[in-house]
Amino acid sequence: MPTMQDIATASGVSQSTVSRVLTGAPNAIPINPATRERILEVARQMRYRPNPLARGLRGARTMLLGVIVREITDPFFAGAVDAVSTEANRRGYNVVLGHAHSRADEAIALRAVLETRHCDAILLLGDNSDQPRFLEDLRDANVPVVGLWWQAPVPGVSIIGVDNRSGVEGLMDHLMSLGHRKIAFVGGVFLEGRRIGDLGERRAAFLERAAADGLKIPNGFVRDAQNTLGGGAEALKVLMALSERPTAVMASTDVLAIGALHAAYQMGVDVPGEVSIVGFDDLPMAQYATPPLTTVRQPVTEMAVAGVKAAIDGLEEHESKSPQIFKPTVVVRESSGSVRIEADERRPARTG
Amino acid sequence: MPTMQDIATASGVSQSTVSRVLTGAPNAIPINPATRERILEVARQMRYRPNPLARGLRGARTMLLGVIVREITDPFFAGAVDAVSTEANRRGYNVVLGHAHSRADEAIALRAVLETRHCDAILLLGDNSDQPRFLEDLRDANVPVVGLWWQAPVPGVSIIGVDNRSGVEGLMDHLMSLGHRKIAFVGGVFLEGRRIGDLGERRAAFLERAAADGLKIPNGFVRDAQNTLGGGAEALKVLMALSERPTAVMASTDVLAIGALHAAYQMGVDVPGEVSIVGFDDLPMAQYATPPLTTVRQPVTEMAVAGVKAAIDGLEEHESKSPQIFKPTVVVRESSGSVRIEADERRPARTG
DNA sequence: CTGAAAGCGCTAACAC
DNA sequence: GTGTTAGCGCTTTCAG
Repeated sequence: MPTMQDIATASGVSQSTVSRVLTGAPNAIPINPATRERILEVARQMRYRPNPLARGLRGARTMLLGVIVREITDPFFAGAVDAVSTEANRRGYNVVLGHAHSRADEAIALRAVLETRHCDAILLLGDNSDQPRFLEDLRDANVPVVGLWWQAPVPGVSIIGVDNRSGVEGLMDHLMSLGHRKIAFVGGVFLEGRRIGDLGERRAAFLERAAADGLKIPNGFVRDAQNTLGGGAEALKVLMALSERPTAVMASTDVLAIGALHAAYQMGVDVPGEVSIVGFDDLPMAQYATPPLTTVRQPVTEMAVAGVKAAIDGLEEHESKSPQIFKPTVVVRESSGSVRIEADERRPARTG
Repeated sequence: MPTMQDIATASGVSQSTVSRVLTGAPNAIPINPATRERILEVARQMRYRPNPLARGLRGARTMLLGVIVREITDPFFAGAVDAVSTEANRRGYNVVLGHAHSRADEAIALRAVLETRHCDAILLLGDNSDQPRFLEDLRDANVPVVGLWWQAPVPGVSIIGVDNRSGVEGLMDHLMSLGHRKIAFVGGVFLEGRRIGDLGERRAAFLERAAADGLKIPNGFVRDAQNTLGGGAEALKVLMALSERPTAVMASTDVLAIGALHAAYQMGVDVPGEVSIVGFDDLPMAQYATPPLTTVRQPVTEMAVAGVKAAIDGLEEHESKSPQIFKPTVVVRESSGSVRIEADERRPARTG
């Protein structure tokens, strides 16, 4: 791999001249067109590639964005990573993926940050505010830090979140307009048993709204579950085994909802005839669920764009902005229906 | 952010001593325990972090693995990225993620990622060998390149693939043992219209096996489709509209199969009563499909481990190994059944 | 055992 | 316009 010095020697100029030419326009320094052409040509022939490490050492940007995601197998975050990386690429940045593995294992998360230190900025996908040491450490990595899908404002971190409350309200409006009063909630609990982040907020919003509307929430109607298909399936089975069954189940993610849908299918429980099931996120998969899932769509792309922008802007301005909260929208499909029409024959040919 | 020099000054030793202590064990050079402790303590207090750029400049490894994934929104590859990044982390590496968006031009643009060849090695997830310029570029990347989920052996690239043929054979054995003779195939076609990679191989294997067994493949039984839920749904609709319907549909991925399942549901076509549907990959979602999907499981974790190993080994040895091909295994669930029992009432309560 | 010194490849003053 | 000269933060001889 040739260095600048190599191509300088080969074209009979000094290394700094090569640097000026190859560095591109930003220099106000004029260069003899002939020299410039010669250098460019030699560089091309020798297949010169700049060494970003050396550039970085000199204080230049590495054009690398660190993205630390709690759980990339979560389809929602897979989509988020996609959106972020697309936007980052569009802006000329590449993405270094740190993987926190959804264990609040601080050591791992920490290492992820440490080794992401040569990134120009860091994006945290999914709330990590349960990891104090992690955050503390982040703070004195003197790069901009952006929390995407965060709620809790943390000093030094630009927050971009979704209005979970509004999403839950929309879903509740929808369900109640269909006559539901016996509504259960399946929330998320992280592996260590801490309930935080978006799922916690959705759960809180549900409880508050239920209280405000005077809904009775019998014992066992609010279930913690791991945010997996299996978790959702398990929760639905338990709910359907209660002596007093809910007529609707609000799952705090589509993954949980789809798992629940599957459990209903297995148990021969008709959806939405016997129970309505709604989710949150609007994964691509949601409209291909059986039946297609009523859910809440998050503006993932817009949020990703805002996140990348915040990260890159943070490079110039040196203070983190006030939180940006995006509004989600309810998407009504077929997994929700009027309460108890009758557990009937409403099978094939629909047009979802 | 303190430098080594800072902590050297603060602990009253030379910067090189600090380096020796902080660099860790690999040095055969003994250091006075007292000095060592003092340095360590000061470093801790000043929250010292090594600068990986500077390390890298000196020729040390960056402990960064470049991963270029064809399509991260494909759940299969999301899982693959997870597996690779987990294994990489286990080995002390971090992952730089490039997303090719399954487009040739993007992949070429990702040359940028390669140019930032501060990655110690590069893993390509999903076959990109249709892009000659891309490959050419790869060749003079002076780091080991590993093709995961590749078939075509390319000089200079270590290949790790799955035995698609064996998977298709297994599926065919299964379907034929159930009495199916009218079997359709839904394959993948990439956006540029080139049919390559695993999906191409599966399609070829299907055709060969069908020919070997003297199966008649009527016009329209082999369909190209984009590898999305929608693509699978669309394909099934077309197949069910044929005057001569297949009794079984082999989809070349679970994503396609699940899309097809959804279309069947919408059209009121019973699965597996009227048509059996099988997939390939065994995504986590497959067992939660309605009905649970018969498919072929790929040893994703093992392949990821092998891929990371090949990449890291490639750092020492300087030649790429011969291809490693992993065998997948058929997983029978409920989406496949004996041919034509009768399009009947076989609805709820099953126990899948 | 520890320090001094030479760079890794590149950018950015500062000269001429 | 172009060359010279310092480093960026770190590893690594080579001398003590």
